[in-house]
Amino acid sequence: MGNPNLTYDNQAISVDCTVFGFDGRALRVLLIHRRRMLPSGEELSDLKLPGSLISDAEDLPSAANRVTRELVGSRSIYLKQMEVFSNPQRVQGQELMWINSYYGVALSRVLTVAFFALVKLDDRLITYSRRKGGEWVELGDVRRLALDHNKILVTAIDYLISLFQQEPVAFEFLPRKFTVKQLQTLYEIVLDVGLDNRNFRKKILSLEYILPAGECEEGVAHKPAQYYTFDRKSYKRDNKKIFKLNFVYK
Amino acid sequence: MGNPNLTYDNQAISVDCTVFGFDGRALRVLLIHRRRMLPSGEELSDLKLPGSLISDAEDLPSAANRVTRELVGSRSIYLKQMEVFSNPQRVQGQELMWINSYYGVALSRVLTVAFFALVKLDDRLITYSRRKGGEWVELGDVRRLALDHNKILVTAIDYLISLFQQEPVAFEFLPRKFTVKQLQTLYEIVLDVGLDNRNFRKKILSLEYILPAGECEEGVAHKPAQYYTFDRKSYKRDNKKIFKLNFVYK
DNA sequence: ACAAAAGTGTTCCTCTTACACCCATGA
DNA sequence: TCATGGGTGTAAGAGGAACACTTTTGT
Repeated sequence: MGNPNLTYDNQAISVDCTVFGFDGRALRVLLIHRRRMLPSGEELSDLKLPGSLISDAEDLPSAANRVTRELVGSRSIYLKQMEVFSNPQRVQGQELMWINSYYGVALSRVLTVAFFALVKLDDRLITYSRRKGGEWVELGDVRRLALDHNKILVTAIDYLISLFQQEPVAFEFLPRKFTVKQLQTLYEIVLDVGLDNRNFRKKILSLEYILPAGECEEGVAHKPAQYYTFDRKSYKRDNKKIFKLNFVYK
Repeated sequence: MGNPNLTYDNQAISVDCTVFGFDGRALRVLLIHRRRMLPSGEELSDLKLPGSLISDAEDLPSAANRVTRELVGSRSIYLKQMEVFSNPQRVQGQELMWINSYYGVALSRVLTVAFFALVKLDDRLITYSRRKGGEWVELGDVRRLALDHNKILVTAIDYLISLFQQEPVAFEFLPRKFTVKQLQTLYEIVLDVGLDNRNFRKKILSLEYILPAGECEEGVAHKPAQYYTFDRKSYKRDNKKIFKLNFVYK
């Protein structure tokens, strides 16, 4: 018999998705407006990460996918689970009341599983998301978010930075054809460093999974850059090959 | 208002902990016996990972800690959250009935958050765990486990291997004072590779956070080995310093 | 012709890898 | 004295870091 001192009532699980995009100059995150009535009758509007309670029939990746697709449409999405935020007090008072009334439930506690997503951001997507109630906000412009979503966002940013150093996810942000310079700028912004362009080119062009697209920029007032593509097929992470004691640094 | 087609009933969250130890020769995982009555009256006993539903008042790390401490006592534990197993069908039929009767609840679904833990295994701990109903089973001897615990175990093994390549967690397995050979054997077993002892020593001894303990083995029938210690203080993961485009290999 | 960004090579240094023998101890 | 595992050095190669100028295009 389980420990009789513990009770297991009224818990629910939600997903909250931090969706990142890159507009060529800065990282942006997808937020939605939340409107709610205070008991005083005053109406408040603030921003939150897209999220939802999970329903009985779906698993977490499906829920995260559903939530993200609603604002992003049928584009390809890179989606990963991060950590679970499970502090029993993470949602309470006004915030808990809002959830209960929004979903028509009577919960005393909500755990949330934070998801992390990357999409290719362009003007069409910005328009599409806005029509669905979403805003693509530059990371530097994000202010106070609803619930504990600032905390989730910070976790996601850390996750993004560490992912960039481990796997070639940069291509999830860029159009199919991209220039070396675009890629370099992206790394510089995400990792907050400056990179030597000669060394960067040398490294990038030595990778067997980055292929010349055989096309160039057109109509630019300078030497036109070549386009490259990322060949996912030839990027197969072979774990034996990667064996290095990487934690060992001078 | 939330989507009225979705329902949110009877969900609960559990934690399941994969606790690893190293006995000097092989990796072992901590399992517990589960006894249950079939409707036929037959009594079955099988093995499972230690786990528990989480109670209303605790967060996930506390629950995982509680579950692990029950079998391991007050030793230091390295504990991390892995992924959530959320397939709505992951527990059903007999297995779901067992959970409902064990905890005295009426759930239609249980999600589980898998945790990963490392402890320093020694004979005292083996005895302690056994008194509490736990068994330290060699990885190679693990057979069919209850619920979806084989799947969780496989995930944990993958996680262990990748963690070993990224962070110096090996010391969580070893006694405070250890020899270079012990460390090398551990890496060879976890990563399933052979390592050249000269190169390994050179690398390990060049690390500023591995310090000679100033003591040697005693009573061994060969040249006695020196002991070293891991200095957690001087291991400070400085992310700026680690900046390498590590995904770029070959 | 000029502004603007693309593209290009070399040197130095560090880290990784491959490889074979002597040493200290207890039995 | 022998069996056992501990401990040691060097050379060649690969990858990373630092560094400045020429090229191509549109205006």
